[in-house]
Amino acid sequence: MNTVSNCNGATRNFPIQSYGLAVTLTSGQTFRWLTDGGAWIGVIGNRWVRLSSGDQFLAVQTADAVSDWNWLTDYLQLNVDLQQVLETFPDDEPMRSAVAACRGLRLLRQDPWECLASFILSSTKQIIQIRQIIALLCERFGEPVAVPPGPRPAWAFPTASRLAGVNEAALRSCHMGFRAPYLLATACEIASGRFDLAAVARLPVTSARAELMNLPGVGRKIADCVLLFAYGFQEAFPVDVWVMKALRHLYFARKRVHPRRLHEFAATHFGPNAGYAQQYLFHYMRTKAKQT
DNA sequence: GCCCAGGTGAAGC
DNA sequence: GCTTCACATGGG
Repeated sequence: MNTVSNCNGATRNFPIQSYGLAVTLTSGQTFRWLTDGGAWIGVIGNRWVRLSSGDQFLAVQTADAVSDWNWLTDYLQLNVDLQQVLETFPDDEPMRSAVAACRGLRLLRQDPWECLASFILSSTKQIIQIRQIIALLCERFGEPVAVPPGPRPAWAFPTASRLAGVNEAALRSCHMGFRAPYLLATACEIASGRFDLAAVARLPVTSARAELMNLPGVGRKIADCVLLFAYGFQEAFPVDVWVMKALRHLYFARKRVHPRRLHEFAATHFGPNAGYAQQYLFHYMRTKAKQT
């Protein structure tokens, strides 16, 4: 189709409808994308990618020639009909406000290991700091990826095997503090084959969550993030401090609520795409807080 | 200086 | 069982 390949890689346009690229890439589900004059530069797997979106088309540039684009359409979930997802949200005031505030927000489908490692590093950190830690981690331990002439160098996310072979002090030098032993131990579990990330995808959601929570540094919230952002379990509903606040303020009259009740409420109130609704609430609360 | 950040695990009642 | 606390680090 409209793919062009040459020594500078490939470019291609994909038709899109209501795809909020910026809001999607900055909504705290992924941490590696950088703006570049209206475009977005990142690494998917071991491919450098530059994305820019218009109303109807998403322009994609890569460093190398590409024959099969499934890795990209899968990551960006370009075949998901957002309207169909939004129609499953509850018709209440909080969700209407959240949808209005996050036009075009999508859920990505990320690599399980990168997603898992990233969220192990996320605990009690602001998103801007998570980004800094991960950038350091990739630069120090990731493999360089091919980049077209011009842009800055880029690195793949370091593999579990690579991280399993470094020491805790080296990880701490990436400013991750007490999360270093968790990341190291989890990397060892995966690198050794004692834990099989691919097998998690074949489990029902409850078992998949329980499996992930066996990993060091992975509790309910991080497990739910990985279930939702990497494995595509649409019912997974991560409850962090922002979502906790959203639920309490918007649905529980600011009263104290036990996390168990919040999960029960989430599982029944938000429908089959509860995880999607969660991402709207999360980003809505964060943008609202920034304005005040 | 203070409080908080996409939490978790362990110790204390 | 439930509640409290330590854990590094940096932003606002």
